[in-house]
This record gives sequence, C-alpha cells and structure tokens, in this order.
Amino acid sequence: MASKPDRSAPLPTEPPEQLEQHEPPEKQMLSEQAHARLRDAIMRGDHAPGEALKPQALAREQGVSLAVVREALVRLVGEGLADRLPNRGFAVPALSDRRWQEVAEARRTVEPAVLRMSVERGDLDWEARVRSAHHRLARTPEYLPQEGRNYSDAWAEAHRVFHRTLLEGCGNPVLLETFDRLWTASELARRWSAHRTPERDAVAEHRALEEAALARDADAAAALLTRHLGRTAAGLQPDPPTD
Amino acid sequence: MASKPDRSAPLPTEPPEQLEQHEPPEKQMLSEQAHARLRDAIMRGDHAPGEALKPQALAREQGVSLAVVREALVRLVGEGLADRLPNRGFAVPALSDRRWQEVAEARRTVEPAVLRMSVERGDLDWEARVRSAHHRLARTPEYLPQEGRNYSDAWAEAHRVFHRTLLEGCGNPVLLETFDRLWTASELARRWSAHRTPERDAVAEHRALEEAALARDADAAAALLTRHLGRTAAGLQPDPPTD
DNA sequence: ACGGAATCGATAATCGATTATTTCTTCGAT
DNA sequence: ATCGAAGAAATAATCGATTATCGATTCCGT
Repeated sequence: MASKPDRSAPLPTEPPEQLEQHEPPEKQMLSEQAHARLRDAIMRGDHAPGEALKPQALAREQGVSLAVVREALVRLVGEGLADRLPNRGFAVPALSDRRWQEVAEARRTVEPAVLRMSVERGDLDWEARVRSAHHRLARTPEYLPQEGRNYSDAWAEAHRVFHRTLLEGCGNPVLLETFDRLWTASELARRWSAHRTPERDAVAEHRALEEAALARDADAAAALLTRHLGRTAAGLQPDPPTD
Repeated sequence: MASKPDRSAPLPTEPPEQLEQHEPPEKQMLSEQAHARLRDAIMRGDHAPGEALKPQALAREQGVSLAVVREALVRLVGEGLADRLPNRGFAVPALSDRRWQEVAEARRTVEPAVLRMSVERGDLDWEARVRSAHHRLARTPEYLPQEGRNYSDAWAEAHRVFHRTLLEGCGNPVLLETFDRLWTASELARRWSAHRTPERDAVAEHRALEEAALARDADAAAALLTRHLGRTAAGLQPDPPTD
C-alpha cells in the first residue's frame, strides 16, 4: 500500500494552528481522535438529543473504519455522553430536566466537601494556579459577539478549569475524576435544558470563591460554592412538587 | 429459516424444562457477556495486578472474536477495572497503596453526605429494604469455611447491597452511580492491598448504621459511616511519609 | 377494508484478515 | 565482553466483509 497513510484530510477549517515540524503528540490512535471529535461534537451540541449516532455515517465522515467509531462510541457511553440501545445502536442522550436536577444536586453534595479539603491542603503552587485560572476566566468574554446564544467555547473551558483548579488542592485524583464526570454531565444537561439564567452575577461569585479559597477560609468557600451551584440549578425549577 | 414461529412447537431441541416466560437472559450481546465475565474475573482476582490482558488469548478462551473482547476491555477501562497503555494493550490495574488510600478518602468524603440525604428522604419502602439488606448481610457467613483466605462472594455482595441500600434513600441516581464507581474501585484495591484487618467488629458497626438510619438520625448515621470507612482504611496505613 | 403474517431494506453486531507498532533476539563493531 | 543497531516474532490497531436483528412495507385471509 501507500507508505504514506495520508488520507485527504477533510478538515479545511483547521488553519489557526501553527504547523509543527514533526508531530510527536500526533502519535495518537485513531480511536482516540475519533473519540475526542465525537465528544466535542456532542458537547458542542452538533447533534440533537435523542438523535441516532450511526456508526456507518460517522465512519464515513471521519474517514475511518467502523471499529474505530464503535470503540469511540462505547467509550462515550461509559462517560455518559451517549446512550446505547441493545441491537438498536447508539444515540445522543435525551436528558430530562429531572436528570439535570439530579446532576446539579450531586454537584452540590460532592463539590463543597472537596473544596473544603482543597482549601485546607492546597500548597503554594495551587494558590498560584487558582489565581491564574481566575484571571483567565475573568478576562474571557462570556458570550461570543457573533454567536450570542450560548457561551463561547473559550469561556466554557476557562470556567471548567477555574472550578477544577479550585478543587485540585485536595490532591486526590479519585475525587477530581468524580468532579470531571459530574461537570461533563452538568454541561451536557445545561446545554439542552430550557433554563433561563436568573440574572446572576457569576463574575462576582467566582471572585468571591477565589478570595475565600486563597484566604484559606474553608467554611466560607464551601458555603459560597454551595450557593453558586444552587443558583445555577435554580434557573430551571419551575414546579418543584410536580410529580 | 425453517422455523415456523407459530405457537405449536417452535423449538423441538428444547428439553422438557419448566416453561419460562421467555429467555431474555440469552438475548444478551456477546460483548455484554464477555464484559461481565471479564469483570467478574478481575474482581475475583483471577488475574494478578499488572498482568497483561491479551485480546487474542481472551478471545480464544471465551470463543469469541477480537472485536468482542476489545469492546469489553474498552468498557472495563472506562470503569477503572483495566488500564490501557497506548499501543501496548490492556492490563489489570496495578493499584498502589496510595491509590487505595485515595479511593478510601473519596468514599469518606462522599458517602456520609449521601447517607445524610438518604436518611432524611428515604420512604417506607427504603426502610424495608434497609432491614432486608442488613438481615441478609448479618446472616451471611463472612468467610467461607473451605476458602478462608478471603471474603466469600456471597458476603461481599451482601455487603455491597447493604451499603448501597443505605444510600438509595437519597433518590438520586447520579449519586448512586458515583457510589457504585467508588465501591468497585475500593473492592478491587482492597483485594490486592496488603491490608491486615485490624480486628474490628464490622457486624456491630453495620448494625449501628442500620439502627441510626432507621431512627432517622442523619447526623449519627453519617458519623458512624465516617468512622466505619475510616477504620477500613486504617488497616493499611503503616508509613504515611513513605514517598 | 382490516389485522396479522411474510418479506424487504437498513443497520447493528460480529468475524477473519491486514497493517502498524512494539518487543525480543541476534549480529556486529568497538 | 558490551553496547547498539538490524531483523524477527508477537501483538495491538485497524479494516473490509459477513451475519443477525430491527422496522417498515407488502400481501393475504377473514
């Protein structure tokens, strides 16, 4: 066969990145790339909830074989980013408002406790990273001027990094993994939920969180985070006792 | 093919078994069965930590193709029951004592908070299930007479069900999923850790947990669970500053 | 016409084989 | 004899094709 496995890259919209001389980080497996791309597409909302994720179509789009896409989909299912219906394939999870509430509650249950640990244990390097992450978050525009309808990808990422960095002082990878999982579920649910943002001052809340954390006030930080998460979820609750 | 799906005698090769409603257990996909079998094998300790899980060997053993075993392995990786080394295959996770501590700490961080919610919210059905689970746990022999070296499978399962049932009153599937994940990691780590059980009265601790939960004493239950989990982890701590 | 069985097309699941990478072995130069 | 490079064997990753299953459509008996 051709010694160059160069398949015509179907990505003409990729010029913003500098071309590297050689690609040591490109040693990734195809299934890894496919997984990352599918993950981003789902998180970005490219596919509607409940929409079928057909291996054949995806394989053709990405220029890879069925096995590769299938492995990516299996992984996505494990991460909660896809549903699997036995003998009926994969689909974008159709998340109910109920589910969104459950994820939000789980975050309120877990994250304040982890933040408390983090504030008590974090070292100087952690402090520096908290400052860095907050600075980046504060300086990133929340909404993209042209898009407007949703958060910008850059802000969403800065937001995630800030919240994660706050917790990273705990030094426990298992807890951070739990956070990652909950955050992913939360972001996916939020993207499709009919939530009206209740005119909140997220900027001030984040700044207060940063200050409490760096002041080593674990109780205050945990309380602030609890309220922060509560307000996020409150934007959805129309009729609590409807069940 | 030739089989007529009429109601008279669809399956002449079926021995005179008792009439089952239908056979949904056999409708499983091969990858599902392979996943379950591999999972059990790893949790049972059939493979040593760090041992390579070779798709070819496993496929031959189970009489299925590579794709099936591969899918099972990918899923296991997502559940933390296998490690993946890029281009070097899969392996049983080699868990350090450090990791075991991290999992134990994560449980101490998460589970008491969930138990508190559960005690506050659990309904009558939950109460009944707690009693049932505790009864089963209390009446199941912890060690198998002939085996002796480890917990019996029946006790391990009853133990898991008891702890899970305690938390199920919270009514939040996301939190229960988190528990499941932590429990699995905990059990796997415990199986291979050089832990000496520090002569504890687990039976009494479980009974106290049951009583506090059914008495709706959330604070007491959470405190008991924290100590319960702390004692489990304490059996390992020989040298904290060994790093 | 209506209800249900048989058929057809689409797609999920599985398989056998090919390609690429790593690891082990061996050979050669210092 | 040792270190290192070339080659061989093993196995991971990927592919193309086959089989099984689901859903919709068509066809037939009442």
